[in-house]
Amino acid sequence: MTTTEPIELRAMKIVQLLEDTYPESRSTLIASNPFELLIATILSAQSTDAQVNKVTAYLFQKYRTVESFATVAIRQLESDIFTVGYYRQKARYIQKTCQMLIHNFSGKVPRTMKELLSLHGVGRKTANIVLTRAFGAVEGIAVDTHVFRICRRLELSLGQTPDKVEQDLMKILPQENWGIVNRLFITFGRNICKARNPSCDICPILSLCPFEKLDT
DNA sequence: AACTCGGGGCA
DNA sequence: TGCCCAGAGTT
Repeated sequence: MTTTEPIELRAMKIVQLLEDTYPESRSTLIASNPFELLIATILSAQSTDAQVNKVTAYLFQKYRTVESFATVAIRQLESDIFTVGYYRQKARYIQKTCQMLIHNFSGKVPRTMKELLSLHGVGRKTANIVLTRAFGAVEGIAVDTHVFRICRRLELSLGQTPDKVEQDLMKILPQENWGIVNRLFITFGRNICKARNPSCDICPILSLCPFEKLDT
């Protein structure tokens, strides 16, 4: 790699190459149903897509309104989502959030970071995903373990905390790219730039990466 | 800052 | 088997 190249230019090339590698990342950026996306995202913490998809398919067939989630017996909701991790907390999060949607937001998913964060069980990452994918209104970049690790390896940010890494990324990348960076990096992080034994031999951005396959 | 919830993936 | 994971609330 060339070390004199401005970091903004290298970051732009990285995003471009990852978009080429994962073309589906663009087409599915905007979700059709904000409420279902919100529930699916709450369910997705520490769980696989397969687990979440199975549960949501059943859930949205059984419960068709925000009110039905808000009023069902909590034990029933727990058993309906039994196959995902943290199912007891998530059942409470979902019910409380739906009650708050009805009480505070006329039954609609709010469109600002502040309002989303006021929902019980909705934190910064969930709010970011909903803002990005449901409304295309990005207010930041959710830095999870994948984004954090990849940013260090690519030397896009050597920040010690997720907040610091997010600040660096927001300076480096144009705002129009913020929404897609998460999905690109996470897909890339799961498939290639893994925490251990990264597949550098098949990496599409190897030429832009200073990482020497050391274990950090 | 550390702890807790929890089933599934992976070595 | 043991370790880790697209997280958030509580203490």
